Amino acid sequence: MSKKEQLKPTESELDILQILWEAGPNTVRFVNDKLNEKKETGYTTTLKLMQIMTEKKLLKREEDARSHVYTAAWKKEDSQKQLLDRVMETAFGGSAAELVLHALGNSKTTKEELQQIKAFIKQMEGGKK
Amino acid sequence: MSKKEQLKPTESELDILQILWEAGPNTVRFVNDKLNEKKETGYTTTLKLMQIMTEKKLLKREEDARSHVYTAAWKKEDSQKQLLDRVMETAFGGSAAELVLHALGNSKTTKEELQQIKAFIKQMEGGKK
DNA sequence: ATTCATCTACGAATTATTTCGTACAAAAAT
DNA sequence: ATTTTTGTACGAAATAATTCGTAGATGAAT
Repeated sequence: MSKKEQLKPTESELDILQILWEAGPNTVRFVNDKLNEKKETGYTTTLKLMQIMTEKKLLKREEDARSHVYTAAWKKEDSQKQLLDRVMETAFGGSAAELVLHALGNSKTTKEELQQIKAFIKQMEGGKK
Repeated sequence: MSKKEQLKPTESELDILQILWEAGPNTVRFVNDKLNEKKETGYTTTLKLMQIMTEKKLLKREEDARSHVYTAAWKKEDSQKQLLDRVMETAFGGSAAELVLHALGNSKTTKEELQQIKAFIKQMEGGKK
């Protein structure tokens, strides 16, 4: 099975991944509490989801302690890339530039961030010469 | 119902929207043929999907002729924004800048496109002063 | 030692999404 | 005029995703 196949989290799965990326390895209890800050979710619902994600290899699980500790199996960056590629394909006809313009246009970006982006572009251009 | 609610196409629905954005108003036959270039899909499957999308107000339908003509109900730009926001939220913690850096980093972008992006940023900065 | 809280496992109900068969109307081809 | 092709409508099966209840184990608190 290719990497791409494995990295296809559903919406709810993404919510969980986000929490684990942010907070690092954690228990179902922790994740469920976090989820509940946004939206009421039963404990066993979260548990089941995380069990399924473990089967799908989206998460890894440490079963040593009574309460298992889960870790996102893929680096945040890989999943971000996956998701971004998906949108780029389905919504922007594969054009990164178009996507970038929209992203910048749609959101309030700080001066510092713009600076950062310019620096990055400069660096890319440098590498091209 | 808010705009946001209405603009939540599923994966398959997105495939159809893309075709209609690209080719403009068209029939089920046309869309189905296009879909089949990528992936075998039964005619009635596509028909049904497009009927559902019409109910959901994702598409508009002209019933004058025997063979109905469908149009994407939302501008491509609106849906792009929606999708982009979704990824920005779920995968990039709401940061457009981070998303942009990843998008640029992950893909081969031409000199011209980089130029275009720089121009756009310059323009944004101008507006801010 | 008994009770209470907390955990996993797991089946199953619910809901959403996708796929397709069948019925029937209208137009085109023979 | 019949047959064939092409279209819509719609129910329902198949599949995927989400939610939750119940059972049983283990540790903590009384």
